[in-house]
Amino acid sequence: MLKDPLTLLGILDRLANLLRSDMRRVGGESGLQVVHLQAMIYLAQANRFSNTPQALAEYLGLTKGTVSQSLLLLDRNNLIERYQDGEDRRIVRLRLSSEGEEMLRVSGLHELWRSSTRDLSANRIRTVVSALRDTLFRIQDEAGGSNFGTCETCIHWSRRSARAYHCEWYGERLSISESRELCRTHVPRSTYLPEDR
Amino acid sequence: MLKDPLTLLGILDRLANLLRSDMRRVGGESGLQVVHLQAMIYLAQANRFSNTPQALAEYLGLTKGTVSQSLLLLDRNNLIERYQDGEDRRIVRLRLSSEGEEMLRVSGLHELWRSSTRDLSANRIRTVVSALRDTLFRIQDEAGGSNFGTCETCIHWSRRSARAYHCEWYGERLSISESRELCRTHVPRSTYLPEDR
DNA sequence: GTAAATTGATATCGAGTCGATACTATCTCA
DNA sequence: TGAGATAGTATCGACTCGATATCAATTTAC
Repeated sequence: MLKDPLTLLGILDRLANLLRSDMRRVGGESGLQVVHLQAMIYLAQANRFSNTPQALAEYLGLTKGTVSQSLLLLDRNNLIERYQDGEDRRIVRLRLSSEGEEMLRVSGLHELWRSSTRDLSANRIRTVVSALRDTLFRIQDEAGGSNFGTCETCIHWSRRSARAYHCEWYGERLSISESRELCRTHVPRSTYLPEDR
Repeated sequence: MLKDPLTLLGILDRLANLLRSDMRRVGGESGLQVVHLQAMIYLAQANRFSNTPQALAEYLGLTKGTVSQSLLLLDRNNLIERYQDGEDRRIVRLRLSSEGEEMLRVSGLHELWRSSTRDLSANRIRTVVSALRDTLFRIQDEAGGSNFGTCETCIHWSRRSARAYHCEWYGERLSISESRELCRTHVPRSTYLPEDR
């Protein structure tokens, strides 16, 4: 079946439109555009090395100028907070405000997805995650921009002790929950191999 | 792993952004927006019951007014053709012009995807397609809009002879290639079951 | 140690999206 | 035949998004 990869692309395309349409619906209730919700969703996941306008622009594939505008609007609506970085004073750091977090929580944005995947077996989900993750890492490589991913699959991540983790790239200690966050300098471990799971 | 469905959503989200970003790049070269390319890609797949502005609006999750504007622009650029339906004179039918087809062909839009999935085994792809298709059909159901899919998985489709197929819904004969096109009145066969493949 | 280049962010402008609303034309069906 | 439904278009305003320019802070080169 040479065509199956394209079938898959067609399914992803349709899924993307449905999820986007759902975001439009949810956003409409609060006067937000899709891109604003996407920014908030990103900030809810990003680790402390990746919570900047630049990283968000790379994640969304938009220019920093464009993203800057969206962030201004989110700030005006008190959904995010902006603060200066302690070391490099050019850098603005972003985080969801408590209102922003509450807004995401109440929105029910993920409900549709959650209920629709409820009956997939853990095994099927693992297979899908594994295959799509490989594809994602490959696409990120070929596209040449930033690579986003979580520590679990990153070559820079190491375990120092039972509850202490470490990032060799930034040279900093990481808590277990930080290790599950999204990072902009992710380098996939054992790239493109079907591997263990 | 209760979180795996959300991991999957995160991967889809990032994939969607990358593909969208690629469309922006390609579209920029021709002065087109992402939504214009999406419309053309849809028209390249849609069957003869689904090539209308209304169906496109449902596929994209946009209002018909919005879609109407995009179609005007595509028409001005001679990328699509519009013609009246023979039976119902309210209905406008759409198709890619030869320039439109050529444009899609040359754009290399699917190259990134193709090369990135090249090393996935047929088996893995089948599993992913099956799981995501189930999820897609479920989401379409719960979202309550139109359901898009191809004849292969549709309850209205039947085989009349070796090379003759038939749609019970529209009561019309279908060629084998038409049976692979996208339809707006798709009803999934044996819904949500892991099933044969 | 200073000038040049780089990097992170913001401001402005114009084409275009997008939803809301209103409107026309056609079809359905009672 | 007339009321309501359906397919599509037109208009308006808020907003996106890329291009470009600008500014400030940091890094690099010499």
